[in-house]
Amino acid sequence: MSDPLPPAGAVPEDSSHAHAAVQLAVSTVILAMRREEKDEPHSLWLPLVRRLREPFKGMFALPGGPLSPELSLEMSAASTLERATGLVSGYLEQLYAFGRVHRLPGPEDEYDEVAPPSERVVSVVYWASIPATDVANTRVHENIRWMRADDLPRLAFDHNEIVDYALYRLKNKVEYSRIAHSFLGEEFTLAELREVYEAILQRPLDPANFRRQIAASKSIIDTGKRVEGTRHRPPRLFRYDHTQAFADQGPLGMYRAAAHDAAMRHDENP
Amino acid sequence: MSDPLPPAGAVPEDSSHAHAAVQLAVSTVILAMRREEKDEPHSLWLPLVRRLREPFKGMFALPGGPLSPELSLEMSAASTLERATGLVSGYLEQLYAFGRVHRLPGPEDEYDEVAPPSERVVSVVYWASIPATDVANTRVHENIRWMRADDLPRLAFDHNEIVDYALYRLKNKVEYSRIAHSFLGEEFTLAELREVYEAILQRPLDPANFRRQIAASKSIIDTGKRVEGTRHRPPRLFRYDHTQAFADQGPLGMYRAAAHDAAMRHDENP
DNA sequence: GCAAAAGTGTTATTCTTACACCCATGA
DNA sequence: TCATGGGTGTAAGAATAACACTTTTGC
Repeated sequence: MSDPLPPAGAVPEDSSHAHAAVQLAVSTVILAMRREEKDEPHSLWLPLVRRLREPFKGMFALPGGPLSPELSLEMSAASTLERATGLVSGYLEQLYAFGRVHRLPGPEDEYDEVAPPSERVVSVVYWASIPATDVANTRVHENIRWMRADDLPRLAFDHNEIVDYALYRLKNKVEYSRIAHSFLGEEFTLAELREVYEAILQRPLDPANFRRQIAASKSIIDTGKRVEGTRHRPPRLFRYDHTQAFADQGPLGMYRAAAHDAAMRHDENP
Repeated sequence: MSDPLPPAGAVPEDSSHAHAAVQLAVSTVILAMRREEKDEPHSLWLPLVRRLREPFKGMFALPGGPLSPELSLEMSAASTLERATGLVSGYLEQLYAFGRVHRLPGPEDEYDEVAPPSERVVSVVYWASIPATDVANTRVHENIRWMRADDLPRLAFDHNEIVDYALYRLKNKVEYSRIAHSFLGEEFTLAELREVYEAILQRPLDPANFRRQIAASKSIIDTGKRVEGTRHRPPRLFRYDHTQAFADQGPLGMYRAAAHDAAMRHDENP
């Protein structure tokens, strides 16, 4: 611990009388299952926005912007989601608040000239998923480009690390939660659900064991319908069981209620 | 999604040109193993600070304060930890960023008069643990009081919910990480380590199975020493194996490096 | 010796994993 | 009929959990 501490004897408390020298921004890692070719497996993609200003002008960055005083953090992220995709549905969850004094990628001195240290920005980053059924309806804009999450170019600021962290968190979360369903539409086959797991975990799963594990979790319901027209046995269609509890954010549900009602279709909180 | 969205057609990007209308604060949930009576089991306690100003004047709140522009979020939390306890060691990790427009406990209208909605504060909350060997050396101050985490009075703002969430996160984390060691000193017995687990998980653990599970994880090393003077068989003293990797924050280690070097003794990151 | 906690052994149960094999459809 | 993925069976191995039992100290 070095210098900038208050005089000894001072007691810290949650004073609200700060001089606002730090900017607050909200960005969102928006993930969706996509593929380029018809017979290629799906993988995770995300929309990025080309920067029109310095620093990092011309490079791609996560969609986001400054926090409006009248919006909650989550509402702000939902609003970014809507602006970047045109969609109002999807799962949304806080990822992390990034707030180093200089938030730049790689060795810092390499960038000291392009980003003036005077601008201090703390970014609260969310991550979102959008259902595969909505992917085709996403907004098209010349400054928005969808890219594969596992094959990104160098992004502005520290956004590469942020995406990596989002993918890491998702990888963990898919193991103990039902988050994978949020990447699919209302009805889906087990093979589609497994493809989501495989794209997130980046490894193949045994179809037989996967089926039994999902069945044991009781998270899905057989609709009785089947998909026909495949060149093999027609797979059953399932839907997510919304009545089942979902181990997720714990006692934090209340903080998500507002944006939930407005923007969530796949409510997965207790 | 309702009204306060920018005009359609606007593309979101990570602009740093916000008008700073939102205050940024950092608070810390500081947890330690304590007990009141000598033969009572340990439980989780935390230091709280009595508020000297409105709103919630006289009530207790989490230690914290506004973010200084020259401090990272984690440095700010470490500084709070130092001011509230007098200690510079301990584990420190970001918990969540709370930023509803009105952050008040319970039904909001009950409080609309005491906390003017004009003041918008976003709090980035950290949680910390301090080793049991340092607990006796914590700072004493008339406005700081340690309380049992599972038996708190009504705190200022939404700080009860924040503490509950910290305890929930800790409960999860103790199962898959080695975080429990951060509540103990350099050397400890298996019974002491088990007491940490039991205090966090709020349930008794089988000593025999606990011993084998910890042994299987290879996270501890037998020092060869024993504790004598007990009225039973002298238990072995172990120490934490710092060379073992620790599944923790994933690719986020880099963001913790700075405060780490300054304030961390129990480095548990990859 | 006795109480108390340290520490070991044993067994039943459940979960995980690998893989063999049958089923139902379109071409 | 054959290729293809849907779907079921089975058995080995690992992790979990419950609890009996032995060990070593202080009193």
